[in-house]
Parts: sequence; structure tokens; C-alpha cells
Amino acid sequence: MREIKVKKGQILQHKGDINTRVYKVKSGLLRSYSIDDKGKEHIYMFAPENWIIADNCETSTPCNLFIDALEDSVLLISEKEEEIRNAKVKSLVNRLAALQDRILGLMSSPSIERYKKFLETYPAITQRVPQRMIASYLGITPEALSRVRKEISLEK
Amino acid sequence: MREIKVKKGQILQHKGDINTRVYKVKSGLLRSYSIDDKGKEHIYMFAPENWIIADNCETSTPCNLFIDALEDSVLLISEKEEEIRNAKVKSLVNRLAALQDRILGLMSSPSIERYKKFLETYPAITQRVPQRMIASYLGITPEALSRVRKEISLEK
DNA sequence: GTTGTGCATTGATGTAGATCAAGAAATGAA
DNA sequence: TTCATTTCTTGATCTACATCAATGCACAAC
Repeated sequence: MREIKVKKGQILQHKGDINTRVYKVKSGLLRSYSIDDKGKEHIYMFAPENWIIADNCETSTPCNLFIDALEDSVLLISEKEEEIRNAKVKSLVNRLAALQDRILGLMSSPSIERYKKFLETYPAITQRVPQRMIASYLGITPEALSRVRKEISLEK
Repeated sequence: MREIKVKKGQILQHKGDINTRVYKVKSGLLRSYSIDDKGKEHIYMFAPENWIIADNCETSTPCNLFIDALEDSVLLISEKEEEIRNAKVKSLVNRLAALQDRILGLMSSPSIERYKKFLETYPAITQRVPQRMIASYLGITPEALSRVRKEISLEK
């Protein structure tokens, strides 16, 4: 378990790496994302202070995700094996609950609802990343998010 | 931890219930699903033999999911608290990995790719449930799945 | 200052998949 | 068996969101 500092833009993990590390964010902001066949980025998660981020793939298989820093950050790095020994079941179950919500949202809610929920759930993130990244997290294009925001502003 | 038998169609858990139970399937097949504002069902998961199924919500809060039996089944019921004590971190991490795949698939793959992957990943389930339920799991309508299947049959 | 470079917005058009409606085929019950 | 119910398919139309393209803005580098 050691501490490192990374600069904004630095890539910690590439897709295809065999990476056995887990990152805990002490300060700053990381994200994980995939790049699809057409070269499009899809953000899987944001990790601000006190969050833990890693690819959930098997310890020995190549990662599916990239992880990089959206802000200058300070991280604690630990090995997955160690993490598996220390992880609290409770916090994993909470994470399962969040993913369940995300899946059901993707299947049943239109983009405007997903965006409103994001604003409620992660108000701090909204201030810290460009809108196109929120769009990517929501599974829509920046253009679509821009129109959603316009529609919300007209509702008021 | 007790064993019960349930008939096909029997509902084990309603959305809104405070349900602290976890079901392990000894034989048969369960599913969990939500119903959205427009009354549409969205299947969250299928649980065949040896799978564990439950709503991932907080122990004390109302569930988001329905759980029912798609076949006559034999189940082992345990309490969530007990389950949290006994759960293996490894199996939870595997589940996280599966959900990660599902989310990235919903965001980046067209329905035909999601269906092909489903066939590879859960070939047994395909034989046991009506197609409209697979459509529901994939986040598309039965009509759309029917057309996807037609397209696949023409590819060959 | 000027000249990028990335981001947000807006408009025009395209498309995957939804919805609606009708038949056909399979399944189950009496 | 027959009748009813559910499931699957097919066609016509609709819509949410994507794509493509142009413009305006902010902010950083020089």
C-alpha cells in the first residue's frame, strides 16, 4: 500500500493491461472508461475523494477499462489480492445496489430522467467535469445532453 | 436457513416490500424484475440452479424489485444479515464484473450484439424462458428481438 | 494582444428501436 | 379433441437519440 501523486490526464491503466491494482483516491478525481469498436469512449465511473476504483475483471485477465486522472490526484495503491482480503462485504453490496440502479435506469428511463438523477446523486461531480463526460456516463452524446439541459431550463 | 418449494408463477417478493431475504436456487428458475412508470417489466436477472438472488437494496429499505418463479423451484432462504456474514468477497467481485459488462454493453453495443453475447453466456436460459423475457433482459421489445433473430438467421 | 484547441450549442438529417395493429403458431386447459 | 391464451412474427408508422456540420465561446500558449 503506497501513495502516489498523478497529474491531470495521466493514464493509470490501459485496456488490455494485466493490472492487479486497486486505487483509492485521497484527493482529486479519477475515472474509468471503455473504448468501443467505433472508438467511442464510455465512462463507467467517476471516483472522487475516498472512492475506490479498479477494473472488476479477473485478477489474471486483461482489463476492459482505462483509468485516468481528471484532476491532479493523490492515490493509495494496493494489490487486488490484498483488497479482496480486506474488503468489507457491506461496501461491496452497496456497490452492487448502485450498479443495479444504473442498469435499470439504462433500460427504463429516458435520458432526461437519467440526467436529473445524476444531478441529485452526484451534485459535486457535475461541477468538476465537462458536460460531455456526464453525457458519456449517461450513455448519450454531448449534443443530446445539451438538448436535455435546454428542455429542463424551459420547464422552470 | 430453510428450504421451501414454490410453484411456477409464485411471487416471492413485491416491489415496496421490506424484504430481508436472500434466495438460493436448488432447482428451478427465478427471476427478478422491476416495473417502470409506464407499467413495463424490465428483467434484472435470471437465477437458475445454484444462483443466489435478492434485491441489492439496503436491508431496511423497501425493495425495488419483484422476484418470482419461472418454473417450479426448490429454494433455500436465508436472511440478508446472515448472508453478509457468510458471503465470499470473491463471488461478490465476480458479480460486480458481470454487472460492469452489462452496463458497458447497454451503453455501447447494439441489440444484436447484446443478444449474441447473451446466447454465448447463458445458453441454458435461452431454452427455458420465452423470448419476450430475453428481450426484457436485453432492454428491447419482443418485436425488436424477433427482428434481430431473423437478421441473424439470414447471416448464415 | 493573436492564434489555437477543446467545449457547448444549434440546426438538419439519419436510424435503431418503439409502438401499434393484425395474423399465425404454439401452449395449455377442459 | 376443442377452445382460449399466450407467444412469436410481420408490416406500417413514430420517436428518441445519433450523426454530421456550422457557429460561438472560453481559456491557454505564445
